[in-house]
Amino acid sequence: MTVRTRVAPSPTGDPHVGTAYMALFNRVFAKSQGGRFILRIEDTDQARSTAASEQAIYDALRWAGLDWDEGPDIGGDFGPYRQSERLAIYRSHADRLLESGAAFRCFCTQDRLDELRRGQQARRETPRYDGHCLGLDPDEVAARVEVGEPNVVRLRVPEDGDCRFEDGLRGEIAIPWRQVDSQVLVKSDGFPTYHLAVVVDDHLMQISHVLRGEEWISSFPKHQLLYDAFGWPMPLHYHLPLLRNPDTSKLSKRKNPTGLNYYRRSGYLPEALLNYLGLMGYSMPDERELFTVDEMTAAFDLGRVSTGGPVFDLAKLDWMNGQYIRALTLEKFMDRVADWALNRDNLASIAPLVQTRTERLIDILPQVDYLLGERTALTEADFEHKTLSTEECRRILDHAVRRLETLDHWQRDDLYTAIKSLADAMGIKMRDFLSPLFIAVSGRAVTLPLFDSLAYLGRDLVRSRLRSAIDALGGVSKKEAKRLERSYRELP
RNA sequence: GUCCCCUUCGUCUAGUGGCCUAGGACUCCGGGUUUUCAUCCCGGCAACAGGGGUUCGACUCCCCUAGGGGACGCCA
Repeated sequence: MTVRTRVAPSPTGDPHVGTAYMALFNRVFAKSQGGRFILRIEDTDQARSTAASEQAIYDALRWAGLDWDEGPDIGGDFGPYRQSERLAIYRSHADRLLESGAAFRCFCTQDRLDELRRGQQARRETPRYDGHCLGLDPDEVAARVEVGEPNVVRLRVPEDGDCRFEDGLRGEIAIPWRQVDSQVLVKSDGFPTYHLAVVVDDHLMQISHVLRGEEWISSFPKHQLLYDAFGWPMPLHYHLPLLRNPDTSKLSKRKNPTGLNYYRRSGYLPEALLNYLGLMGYSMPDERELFTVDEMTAAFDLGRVSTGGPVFDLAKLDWMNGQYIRALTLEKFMDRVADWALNRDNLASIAPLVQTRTERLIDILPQVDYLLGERTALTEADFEHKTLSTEECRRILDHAVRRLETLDHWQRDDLYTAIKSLADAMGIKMRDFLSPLFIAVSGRAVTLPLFDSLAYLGRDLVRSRLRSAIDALGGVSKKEAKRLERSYRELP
């Protein structure tokens, strides 16, 4: 049997370090077995998927050196590899499930489902579909579909007993069927949900081993039901541990930089990042800690993957990155510095901002220190302003973080529009409003244009600087956080 | 709340019943090399969550408790 593994990111937002983590293990395992590693784009969420994000995934994964054997951009024998191009496949498979009775059509409205869920939560029950449309007469269903009444396809789930299955890392797991919801398989827009698409694709693409995050354990029964309904053999599943924040919650951008582009922009070498990721939940047989992806592949042993969730520790990553940087020859080191930011492409986005503000070339570096370097540490005194109080500065920064989070496109004009509308909504003049932002981002009151700076730095770097600025201003208590949230929500 | 997963130094981990006086790495602290700093070198602090079993013998196997995490969407 040929080993085939995949990573299947969803093109929403910035490429995530967790995607690189999963890609690394899937790729290393496949290659250690002489197999193939596939990239599939799971863009079944029409509202959130974007082409820009898909492109960013390619760029980030290639930067990391995690290249794939088959994928949307390079093709392969089992395509298409973009789920939005496989709709007909899902449709026909959903029909099979409908015919066999493994699935049923549901006409329940969103309102009814919301109310149902509210009631169950009030009664402290597990929110779960109540089977309302389960017993509908086939002729009635056909008639309602015929007139175009909106509906979804749901999975039929056994009432009693347990779903038992084998996890390659954790052994046997049993989950009561009563805990499993009648999952929607096809949404009313005709797109499949993850659960249908992943099963159909993994089978059709002949995926032999599924290495995925442990967050998927609880939906495994749904997948097993689907494999059984189709009469397909199941690939072996291995649920890898989830990367954690320092407080041990699931790794999240609120508490840690999670965007691959943050690490790229900050000057982490991809081989160091990958090496560090390879230490998360895994150790080499000889316990060495510094190794390349090829070395990891040569010695890879699934049995050495551990199940406890590892904390993503920036201090150790920094140390490791330093090891890699110092191991470079001077020639290679200079190349890396140039590739990182001092190349023509990158300079092209900075130079226009600097040229008009320069009389002597020696004036350049001090102006771009916060773009090419870490922003200086701040204190409350740095924010002193003739009209804004400390509280107002905090509120501005807090609301700016929230507003920026909603932005789809991280580009200068969009950034401007978002911030302008926020300032207007808060009734603060742009001139005043921008002051704390300048300081938070650059460490100074007078700098290169703000929105170009934001665009250049990227989401994660901006988010972390804004947050640390809020901390420098005394931080926010739980109580104040609530007040700020309300204040933001109630903006016009 | 229900279900599931997890549990060795602060963090990443080694350990697959005797090799454990529990090893390594990061961080931190000391010392050395260095005109400063960094690198580098040497040394130090620091853990088997708790309680029951099983066994001649448990970090290792089983059970319970506690703690942590995840899932509970027409998101993935």
